[in-house]
Amino acid sequence: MNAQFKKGVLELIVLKSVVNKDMYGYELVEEVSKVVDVNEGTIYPLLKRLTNDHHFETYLKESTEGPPRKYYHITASGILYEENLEEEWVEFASKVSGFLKEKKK
Amino acid sequence: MNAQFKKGVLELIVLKSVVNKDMYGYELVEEVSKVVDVNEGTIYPLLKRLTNDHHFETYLKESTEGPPRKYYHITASGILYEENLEEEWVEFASKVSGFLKEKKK
DNA sequence: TTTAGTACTTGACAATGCAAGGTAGTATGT
DNA sequence: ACATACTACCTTGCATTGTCAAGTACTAAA
Repeated sequence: MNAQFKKGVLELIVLKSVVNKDMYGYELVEEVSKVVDVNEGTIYPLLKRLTNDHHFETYLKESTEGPPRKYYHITASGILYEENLEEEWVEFASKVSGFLKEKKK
Repeated sequence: MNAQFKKGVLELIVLKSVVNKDMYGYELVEEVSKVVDVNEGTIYPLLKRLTNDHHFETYLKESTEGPPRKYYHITASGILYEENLEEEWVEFASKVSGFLKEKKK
């Protein structure tokens, strides 16, 4: 997969995932991987960024299957940010698709 | 506009433009700007990259409206590359859209 | 001759993804 | 007890690519 296409979109996919329900990092890596190839070294720094920007809050929870999990919960600011980003993506994607189709004629 | 969405897509838009007809840099800046905001400092290095990678060939042509124009002509390799990239983009965009819709439920 | 428009180039910078490595806890098999 | 594997988290250094800002140079119109 083209690595460059992902730029910015990963953030949107992570936000959109966490909107639905609180999730922990490792779980997000697997969730996001269903849509685009991604590895841990990408997701963890991204989660830290979004938390620093107050789009996420975190809490720890014990697990019976390994070390404690750090859950990410979306904030009000995160919800707004996600809605905005999604709108921008839809508009962007449709512009690009429109251009490609136009040139195809 | 989200700067990150553009990564990789600009290359596709530039390639797709030049597939149709030979174009010069300044003309491409204006053409591409119809789809996504972009500035000269982005396009010229991109054209140089694509030329170095043998996806474009160039030639100079005099102009009555300023300095000579450097025209870009797509090569066979460039055509293949463009087709590939376009295919990847379509697949990528549809995956992302699909994910967003699925989460919306 | 000054200004505006066309045209190209470059260098320092920022954002973001990747590869590779490290730390730990739990569970399973020997 | 020990090794292995899976879960879970985190960090560092790097590459790629877009942005900003500045500079060069030619033509034409005021």
